[in-house]
Amino acid sequence: MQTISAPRADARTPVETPAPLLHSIVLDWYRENARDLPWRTPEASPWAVMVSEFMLQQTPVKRVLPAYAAWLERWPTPARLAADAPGEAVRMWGRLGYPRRALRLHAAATAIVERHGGRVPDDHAELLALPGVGEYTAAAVASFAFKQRHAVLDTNVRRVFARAVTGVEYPANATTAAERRVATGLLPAADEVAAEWAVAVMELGALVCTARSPECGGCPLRAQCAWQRAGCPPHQGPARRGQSYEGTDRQVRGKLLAVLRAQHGPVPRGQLDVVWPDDIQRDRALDGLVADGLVEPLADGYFQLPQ
DNA sequence: AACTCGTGGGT
DNA sequence: TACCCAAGAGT
Repeated sequence: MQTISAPRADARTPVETPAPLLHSIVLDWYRENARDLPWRTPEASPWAVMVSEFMLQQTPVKRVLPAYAAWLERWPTPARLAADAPGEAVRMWGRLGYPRRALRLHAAATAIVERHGGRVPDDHAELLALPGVGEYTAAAVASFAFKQRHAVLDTNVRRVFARAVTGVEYPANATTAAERRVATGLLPAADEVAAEWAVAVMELGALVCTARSPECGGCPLRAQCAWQRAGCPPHQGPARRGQSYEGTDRQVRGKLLAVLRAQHGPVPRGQLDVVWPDDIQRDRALDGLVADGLVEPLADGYFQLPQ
């Protein structure tokens, strides 16, 4: 039986919690404390779940909520999005950040229409083959939208397992094979239970077992948590590389794209030149946007969102 | 495997 | 105030 275990000085008394007990603890907690999120309602279509997952890649729930509602109002199906220009997706993306996600979501909608008759596929491999869908998103859509049994390893789940199972404060920078083994080993046998377990562990990480200041006092796993039993040792090793932003190409790209989003139709270069004083860096950023397909160059020094 | 890619809120 | 961090993906 899969168990949760913590290192103990006395090897004769290992601390192990049977997986079924863990499941009931976390599922009971979830049923009491889950947030009411629109993509979790029974009415949420697989497409709605997919839209939420794209938006939630590196963007907090609070900022996704209004964008999610507006997006689905305008494009309730993949076919409706695919019928519009990719630039409209970039415009609707607004200030969610990482606008390439908007482009990829549009490309995914197009692929869904072309390859799957306009319906979001329920097969994990077919999901994974869609633009912008990686290991996490494929598992998330298969689990949340189709109630399948998959290890869903996002930053929240990885942190919960790092602490509760492995006994360290933070997981490694990239997902490891060991983490996949832990997650798979703890997966409940039944599909629907596994799907609820996945969202429940994620919610625990989002609300209680948070990165900065976890509320261990209110954690249902406190008695079983390996990190807690080890005395909450602080993270060892190099800190995660800070993502500096001020003065980077990313900031310039953001400013350029903001001008293009606000404008309907072609924008003369002069309107872009004013957002950043350094010609070299501004040109590099604009070239990058064009290379990424986020901006279309026109004749006579005009630019627009991709048509 | 390390790096890039936005934006805003929490501490 | 300066960080840190957020349901990652692609290269």
